[in-house]
Amino acid sequence: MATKVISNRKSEIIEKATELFQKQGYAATSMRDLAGYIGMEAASLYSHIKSKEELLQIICFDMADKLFEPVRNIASADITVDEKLKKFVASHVLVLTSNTAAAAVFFSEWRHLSEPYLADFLRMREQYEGIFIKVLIEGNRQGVFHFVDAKFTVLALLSSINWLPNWYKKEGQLKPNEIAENVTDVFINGLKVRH
Amino acid sequence: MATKVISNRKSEIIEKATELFQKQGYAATSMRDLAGYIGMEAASLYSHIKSKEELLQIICFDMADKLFEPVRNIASADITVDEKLKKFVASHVLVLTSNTAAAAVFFSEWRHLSEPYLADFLRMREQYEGIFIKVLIEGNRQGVFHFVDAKFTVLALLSSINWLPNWYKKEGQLKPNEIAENVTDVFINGLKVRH
DNA sequence: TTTCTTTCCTAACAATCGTTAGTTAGTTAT
DNA sequence: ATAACTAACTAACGATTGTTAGGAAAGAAA
Repeated sequence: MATKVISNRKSEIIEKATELFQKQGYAATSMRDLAGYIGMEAASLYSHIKSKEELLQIICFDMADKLFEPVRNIASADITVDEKLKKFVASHVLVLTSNTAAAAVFFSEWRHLSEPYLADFLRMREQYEGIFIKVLIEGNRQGVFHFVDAKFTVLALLSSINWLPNWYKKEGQLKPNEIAENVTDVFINGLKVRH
Repeated sequence: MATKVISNRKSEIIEKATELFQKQGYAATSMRDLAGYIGMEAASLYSHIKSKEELLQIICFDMADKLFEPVRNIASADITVDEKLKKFVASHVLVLTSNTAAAAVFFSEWRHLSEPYLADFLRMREQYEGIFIKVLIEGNRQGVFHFVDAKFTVLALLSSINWLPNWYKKEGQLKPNEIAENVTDVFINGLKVRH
């Protein structure tokens, strides 16, 4: 198989790095911070990883994969456009809430990736948004959705969800599927009460 | 007067710092980066500022003031709740688009503030959200708005706008008031076409 | 003219940065 | 038992970090 096996110790390092990168930011987190947080010396980290940036790469692209796969499947499913949109949102919310630290790093630290990773990342993000845009435009064509600018609307939708990792708590009262329902309800039905 | 006069040179330093903090992040921007970008030596910056963090403090709290003032006025105006919400959004969008670099720094670099500035910042942000929440709850009481969780809805609304500094271009086709209209339209009326 | 202020400079400071080298102890495979 | 591998260590590397000290040049104020 082509997938790389990641040892337990490496997984732990990635996990702890994710926490610190979220709390302090990538640039403001030193390898000594990370090592101390795990309980080892900074130099020892290099028995498991190639560089500090490798950690960021793994976090970002792993999250990208997790977001992408279900959305691709939904996009090719034979369901109505508003069902598609609902499933998109539900999938997006589910992935973000299942690992909020990694999601937060994914959304706010990607710019510290060096080339060619940065370009790859941006291309993937554009593709992801493109899948949403396509469904919105199709919905508009069918007379189901109305909006002014599809790209603008998708950005508004996604960014309202993408803030989620910054406040979502697993112990909170809102469960992932409830959050997804609330988001889709607001975006599809709006705030105004119909009479 | 109590307001501090900021010299032209200092203003320029703040402006350039804002640009770099947005592009590279606060922690990843060195004083030598900033000085070089302006055309001087790093040590010379300290003739104008006290520290690197002072730059971040000025950027963040200046933006906070600009966001706060109009919203306070709107909140105390004698208009309907949906008019209030529309004006909130319009004001918020206008401030963000008038200085996207500062807005971007405001939203993503505030965590590098040290105490007591960090606590002040978070308190102000909570107050700001509180103003929005109050209007939503009042709208719900009047039977004008419907939603599940007021705080959740406000966070969704604000964060969909707060992503704006990352893509808005002054030369783009969408003008600030059009953006505000689109946002309020989506949030108030929803995407679904009514039959 | 002298003094003060502003704005920049060079040089340097201690601290911290990511990372490498070389080594050691413990475990696993042959 | 020997060899190989794993995971950690100490020590140190050159580079970069934010910042300070002290001074030079220029103009304004006295």
